[in-house]
Amino acid sequence: MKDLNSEYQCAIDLVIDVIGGKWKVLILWNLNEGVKRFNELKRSLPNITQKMLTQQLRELEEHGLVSRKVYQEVPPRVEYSTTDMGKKLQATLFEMCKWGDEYAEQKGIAMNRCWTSYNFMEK
Amino acid sequence: MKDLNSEYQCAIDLVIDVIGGKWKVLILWNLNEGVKRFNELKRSLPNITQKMLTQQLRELEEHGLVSRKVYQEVPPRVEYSTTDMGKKLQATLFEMCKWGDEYAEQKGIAMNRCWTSYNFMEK
DNA sequence: TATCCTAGTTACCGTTTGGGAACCTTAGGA
DNA sequence: TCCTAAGGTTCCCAAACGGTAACTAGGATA
Repeated sequence: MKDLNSEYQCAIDLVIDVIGGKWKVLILWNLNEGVKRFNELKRSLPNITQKMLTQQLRELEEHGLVSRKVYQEVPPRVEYSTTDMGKKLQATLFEMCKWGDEYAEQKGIAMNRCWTSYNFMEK
Repeated sequence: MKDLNSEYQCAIDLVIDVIGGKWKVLILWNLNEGVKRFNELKRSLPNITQKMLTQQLRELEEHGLVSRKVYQEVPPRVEYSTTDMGKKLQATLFEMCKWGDEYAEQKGIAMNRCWTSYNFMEK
């Protein structure tokens, strides 16, 4: 698990540590739609494994970007949502997505249109 | 080397492939200052190894974000700069950096102020 | 009694990523 | 004759990352 204790040269450095990897920004992007349960999130992220989803959610929680609410029920119910700090990443993710779309178009890369926040953010 | 041939679910997915990893955004962020030679870049990126810098630059070049100009001289001179597509990433990197600064402040994480484009972009 | 449900955990294992160190090239200078 | 400079390449190794499959809890349902 990333520790964030090291000295960063630059904020960009830090951002890479916090949201780097294959899944984190995808998870956050999904959560920007609103509160989601574990399996709901899992369905939204094609190919993610249970293990990876749990692991990444734990790290996001530990770094204060996602919050986790457990209901004492059986079968279990756990809801995930973004924290304020997590929500503030929206602007970044939005810019990423815009650039990605433009890049894909220029390169002729096929893509299913974004399945999430993009449209509503475009507004 | 990343191939970008797979089917992406979303632009975010694609962006992660293109600028993911430990060094790429750092390199791009540095190049936003302007044209730089290999060793100049190397000095700007504390701890990067020659191998990683070359490798990452090659991938950025292949993906059309960076262009490489070789002068036929001895000792060699090679200049790197961002392409138009690379320059368009500035907005994204800027958002990243802003968020990173805010996050660092909230978490009390020590950091040397950004050594690059940040200030001039803030303008 | 057996099975299903959700949200996990655990052990194991292969791939990828990143790093260190040595080597290469070729002209000019000491 | 040897060294230096700049921009690499190559080989080898370790750690991180990510995936598979099996197992868990405990109440509800058939």
